[in-house]
Amino acid sequence: MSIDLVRLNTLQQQYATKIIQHDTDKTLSPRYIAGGDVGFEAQGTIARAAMVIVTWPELKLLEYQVARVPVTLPYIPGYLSFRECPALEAVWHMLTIKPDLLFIDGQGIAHPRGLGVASHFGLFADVPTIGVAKSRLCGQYTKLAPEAGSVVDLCYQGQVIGAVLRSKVRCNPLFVSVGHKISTASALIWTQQCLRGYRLPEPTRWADAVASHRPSFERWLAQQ
DNA sequence: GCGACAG
DNA sequence: ATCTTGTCGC
Repeated sequence: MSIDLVRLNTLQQQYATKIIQHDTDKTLSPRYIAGGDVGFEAQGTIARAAMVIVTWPELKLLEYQVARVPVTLPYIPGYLSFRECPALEAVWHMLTIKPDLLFIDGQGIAHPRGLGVASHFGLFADVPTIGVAKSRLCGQYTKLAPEAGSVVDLCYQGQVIGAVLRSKVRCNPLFVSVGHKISTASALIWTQQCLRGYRLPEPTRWADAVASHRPSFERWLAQQ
């Protein structure tokens, strides 16, 4: 069976028109913020999605869920969301608490057709969503200052599609972009407000800790 | 044709 | 993403 990339491409263009790139909630003051991350197991045949709920502004871990779903598509740059969304949708349904803001590991609109995983899933969840990727998919940006907090625009075809943020000194920058129902400015501000001394914002960092059984998560489990 | 290419 | 120990640097 071959993969119909032409059809997926068409779907992306269709979904991209539905992405809201402004603040739906002008005065967003979330009670709960979620973080989502996807990993793979069993030789890449199973997608494992982890999602956490943290409180704002404490950013304390409140809930976590993990879902395992059979993989249906290989990794193809530009089509990541079709590979990871099924697992993300599965964990989403398992959540007891629904967030007011969501962080997804990967690009939002900083994608060739404006539909990275964060935007694709944000459309499904219908919640303000921010995409935070650890590397670039597309777009150009100028040299970033070495200090933590330095930021530059991520541009693509004459448009600002996101921000490149050095969240921590001596670390590669983060690529922040609009997922859904939020503006580029707010996506950057909320990402900065969720930083607590590490390269990744807390929601994403916790999701990764849960998915990878990091010692920080094991310690949290022990004192529950 | 050649290089780039989220996770 | 994942396979994986130690190791260099702050």
